[in-house]
Amino acid sequence: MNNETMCRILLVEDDLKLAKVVGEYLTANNFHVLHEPDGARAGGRILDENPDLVILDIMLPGKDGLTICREVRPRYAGPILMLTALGEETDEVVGLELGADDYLAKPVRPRLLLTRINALLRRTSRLERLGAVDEGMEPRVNIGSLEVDTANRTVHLGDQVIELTTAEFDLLLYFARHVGKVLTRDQIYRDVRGIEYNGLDRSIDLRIARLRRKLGDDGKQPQRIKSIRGAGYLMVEDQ
Amino acid sequence: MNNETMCRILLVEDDLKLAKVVGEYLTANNFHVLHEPDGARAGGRILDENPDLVILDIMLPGKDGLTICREVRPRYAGPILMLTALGEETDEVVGLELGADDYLAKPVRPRLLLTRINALLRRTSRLERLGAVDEGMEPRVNIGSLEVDTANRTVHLGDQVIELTTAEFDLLLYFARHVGKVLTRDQIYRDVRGIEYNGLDRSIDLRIARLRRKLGDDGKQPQRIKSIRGAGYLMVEDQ
DNA sequence: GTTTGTCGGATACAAAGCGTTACAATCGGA
DNA sequence: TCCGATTGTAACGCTTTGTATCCGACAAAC
Repeated sequence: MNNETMCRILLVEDDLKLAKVVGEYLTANNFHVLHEPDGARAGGRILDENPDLVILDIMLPGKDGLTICREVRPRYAGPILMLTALGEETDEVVGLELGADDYLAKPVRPRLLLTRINALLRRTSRLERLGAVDEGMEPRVNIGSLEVDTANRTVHLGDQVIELTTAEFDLLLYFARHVGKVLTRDQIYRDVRGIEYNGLDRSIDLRIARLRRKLGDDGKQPQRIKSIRGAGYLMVEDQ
Repeated sequence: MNNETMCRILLVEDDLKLAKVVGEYLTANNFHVLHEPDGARAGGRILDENPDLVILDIMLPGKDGLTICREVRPRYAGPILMLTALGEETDEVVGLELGADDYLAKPVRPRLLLTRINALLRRTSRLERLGAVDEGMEPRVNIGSLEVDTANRTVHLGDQVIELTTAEFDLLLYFARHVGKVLTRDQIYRDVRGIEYNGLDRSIDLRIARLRRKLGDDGKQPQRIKSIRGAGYLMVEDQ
């Protein structure tokens, strides 16, 4: 991620005072900070917002950070930075095993946090996340007769292989990971192209059209990627 | 939901004193609060009003909150926030399993409640509810020979496929989920278009006409979607 | 029974959304 | 640096959707 759009960080932290301090510091350093105090909702929030990075407190009401990390990993490819109170050293190992990318002990030192964040973002650029063989992410996504394999970036429809270009594959993978959800252009531009949607651009529509053609989907009566007029697009499970 | 219309919250709570406090607090915070003290009537009320959010007390005379939640889930897609007295911890798990989206222990702290409500509303916009694979919602609705499949947004009449546009499908799904109920224009505009009915607009009448035509329903003698003069429209079960 | 106002169906038209094609810019490998 | 493949831009036209209008049906009042 870079200057195209501001980096979006989701901070999962129940300690509101701490969250405020951290949030303000990161905002001052040109990040767009989202805050979620409730562990029970954190998982959904991560998947919905698809932030560039997640800061995840381990001790949370509702649901603890380790559980969230494990649950969310198969469907969220971005970096997760765990926060833990002193004396929970052992959690570090567990956390990293469950898919966290880094680990920081409380009390939080804002400067140190910022350093770690930048390191993580450098390591895992958006490009890499689309790339996909991130540990923990499910390597294959099935939507009816369609199979998307992230490991070697291949797509099968039934028994035949579909040749997709880079952009087409990225788009398809994004839809495949959000089957049954209406995806707005704002979301698609943000998550797939990494730029802000300006309300006029049509490039994604064109990508969709090309993708549909290769998937044998008619633009007039699509069976896989439906157009939701005025809203966006929706991938459905066929047959 | 957003600035188009004020957010409508249905509060199911038999403790009138509590209901009054909560209701006034939410009203002051720019919500439109509906109140239902009777558990036995709560289910019907939820389906009729189709509020943007339901606050559901677990301990209720008539019928308990868990039962209501389970019964209503397949036909109500909005967020449900459960309230429970202290010491009923175990209910949390059960509640979430039955389709509640969040859970709050009594005594109710208005500020906290407000925070939770806003979080839930952010998560579950009207757009998302169009999406379809919401957990707990029934994926298919049958009305006699008519079958509406929300998972892939298809409609079958007998053995033939009916091609509907986005708007037509949304409208049909809404009627299908409220078979046998007279739906006023106020309700339809609010729930399907997400705007307030101004008393003059005729766009829904036109949508109905187009839908009827595709369903093979004559506008003069409709067999599926009846016009209720002075009130609204009514979908009936077959012939 | 006639009149009058209201409601809802039907048609025509206009605006907006989206699919499609052609072409230009860009990328990536010889 | 060149060339083909990929990706985005521009333009066009069809489809969808809403607005305006007209007209017939129904209901209440006379």
